[in-house]
Amino acid sequence: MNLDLDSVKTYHHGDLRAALIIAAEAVIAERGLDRFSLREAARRAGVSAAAPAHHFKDARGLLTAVAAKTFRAFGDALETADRSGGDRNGRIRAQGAAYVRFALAERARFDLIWRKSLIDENDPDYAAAGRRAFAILDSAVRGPDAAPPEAGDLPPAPSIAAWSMVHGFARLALDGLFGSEAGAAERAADALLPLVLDHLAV
Amino acid sequence: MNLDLDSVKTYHHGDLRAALIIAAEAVIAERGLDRFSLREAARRAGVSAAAPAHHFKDARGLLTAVAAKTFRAFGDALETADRSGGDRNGRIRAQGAAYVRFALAERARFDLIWRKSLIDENDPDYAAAGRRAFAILDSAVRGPDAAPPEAGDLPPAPSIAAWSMVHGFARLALDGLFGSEAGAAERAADALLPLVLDHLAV
DNA sequence: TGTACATCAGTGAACGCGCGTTCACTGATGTAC
DNA sequence: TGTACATCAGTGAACGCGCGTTCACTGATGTAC
Repeated sequence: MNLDLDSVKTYHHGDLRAALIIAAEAVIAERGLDRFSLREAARRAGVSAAAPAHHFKDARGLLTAVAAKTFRAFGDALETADRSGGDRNGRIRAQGAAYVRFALAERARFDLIWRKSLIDENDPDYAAAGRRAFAILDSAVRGPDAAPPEAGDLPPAPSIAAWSMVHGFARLALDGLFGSEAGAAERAADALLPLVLDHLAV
Repeated sequence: MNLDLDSVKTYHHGDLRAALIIAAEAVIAERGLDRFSLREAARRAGVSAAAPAHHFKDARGLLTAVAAKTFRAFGDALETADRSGGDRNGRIRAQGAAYVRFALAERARFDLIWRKSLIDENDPDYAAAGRRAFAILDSAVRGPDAAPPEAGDLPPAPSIAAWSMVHGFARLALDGLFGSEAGAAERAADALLPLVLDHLAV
């Protein structure tokens, strides 16, 4: 496991799979999701362009792994916020704030988890991490004892309403509705999101 | 103006600018926004790869023109819905439904108007069309006599709440939260959106 | 403990691809006189 | 009305680019005996 920067250069990397995921995250954070390239990720991991093929089927496979990891981190952020929230209303608000904060702090990765054209949405890790994130919000909205939605059922409206509002708010902020200068989205989100959530009735 | 298909092939096109916009719309609708190419749009317009340069600065210029046109059509759809809505609540609901319907019917173009990395967001046509679309929803929510938001002011929370909810719902539907089979998003939207909007308090 | 050998995880070169853009050009159009 | 000529809107070839992936290969590792 040679993940530290001082590690001796050897022919075998140690944990190239994890290193490529980290490199890919850096590439999309710096260049934007649209300008990801597998070669660039390999370059940053200090490895030839052919090396990733030993760990991921193709470029989509690497991005799918990044998306799954991101969805897990996203779920963790919601869960942590949930525990700090207090009563039901407080938990919903805390999760909403965490949702938007994550989106703004991890723009490229947040973009990625929704960009189905770049990932394999049927990947079990990715799909499970997505379901879990939704379940955390759903449980705060409908209570921990509510039956989880069955496949084929209509999803529960109150949870979808809450999810839609924070998701839409995050997207609008990311897409520059509140200004595209540095920090504008964050400042607007801090001031505006609490007021916006006043209009959510669940 | 040789836009009809039977038009005689001449050296000069007639209205290549408009034809390129239509061709670009077809390219993104069929291949997806991520796989747009200027050469392909030129091909579909029946013209050499160098021809677009006489009408658009570059590929981004063409996509910006498509985005501006789309935002105008989007505003038109909101306006039409608004007029059919009846009372204030009805108008907000009608606009919400039109919003989601437009997003689902015009997926690639709807994606485009928010994909700032592909367009010039400072283009005056694009910016004006975006402001107008927001003003239509804002006017239904806050009333036609409300002062338009000043630059520097915080945007009005009730309108942003409504916009966020429908925008988020549309995005989640587009991104497959309700299933990615053909028609799944549309069916879920029809059944679910009215229930979701019951949780909007403005 | 030592050794043969299979397997694993890299390399580096090469492939073909489609792209955006530029260039010198030419055909068509429209205008001044 | 006719003509010279400037301007406009195309062409087609070429440029360089970075990409994803494949290939035969080799160095390193780990395991069976």
